[in-house]
Amino acid sequence: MARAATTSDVFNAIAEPQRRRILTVLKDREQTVGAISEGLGLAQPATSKHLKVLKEVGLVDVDTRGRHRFYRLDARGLREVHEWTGGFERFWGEAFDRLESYAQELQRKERRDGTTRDDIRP
Amino acid sequence: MARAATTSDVFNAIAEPQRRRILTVLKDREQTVGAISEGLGLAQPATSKHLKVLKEVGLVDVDTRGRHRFYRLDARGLREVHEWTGGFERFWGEAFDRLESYAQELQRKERRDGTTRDDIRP
DNA sequence: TTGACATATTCCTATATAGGAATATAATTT
DNA sequence: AAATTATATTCCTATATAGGAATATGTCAA
Repeated sequence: MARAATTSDVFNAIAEPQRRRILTVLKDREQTVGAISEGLGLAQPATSKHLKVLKEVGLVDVDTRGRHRFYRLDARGLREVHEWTGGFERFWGEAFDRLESYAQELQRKERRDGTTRDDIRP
Repeated sequence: MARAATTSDVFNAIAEPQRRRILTVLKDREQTVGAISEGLGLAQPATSKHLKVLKEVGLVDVDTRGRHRFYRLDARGLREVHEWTGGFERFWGEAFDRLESYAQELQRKERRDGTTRDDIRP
């Protein structure tokens, strides 16, 4: 049941490295499928498929002009990911690194004191 | 070849909703497998498997004490995701929304002027 | 040692999907 | 209309899992 449920949300869309590359390339300007696939060294069908996924989750828009299809970035959906990860920001700051050792020290101390009741959750 | 290559990087690890829930729960405190699985309503084997993935990408650490295994958040790996998405921040700000319509106006104008050479990339 | 408890692993199955090859579709040019 | 160009889709295959069931492993307690 590989990656069930939310099988196509933004988190999944950007889990694929090639799709991240595509989004990065689209920062500069809107691009045709051909330009993207050539620029990134991807096969055209593969590129089209990735773009389809990105479109489905709303990370890109298409603008058809003649036989070209210009894909344009719509990065608003990435905000969710940015904010979710941002919720962990305090855990990777320098301040935390210093606090961590101290906190762990405390935890070890408490445990030595026999604070088992609150330590083991279930 | 589902999700080839980087089959287990941080982006993939957090693509799974249950794993995101686990990480969120670990913000509060380190937790045993039992506490996590009970708290989130996950089966124990499923929980263990998710924790294994999170461990492999370095998002959690384990501390074995007796027959309990306390999993502890190590969110530093999320920084990469936060920064990558942060590179798109200017595309979802209010300022951008206002600029966007103007920029598109310009693009359309250029195209009308016959700027085809630089417009179509390949 | 035996039993209870906590967690990990194995086996199985269903499904998702990345990518290649071939083909379909659509618009443009000649 | 026929050929060309740009892109999408289909068909196929290999692989990656998510999750359930059963079992193995490890640790503590009696």
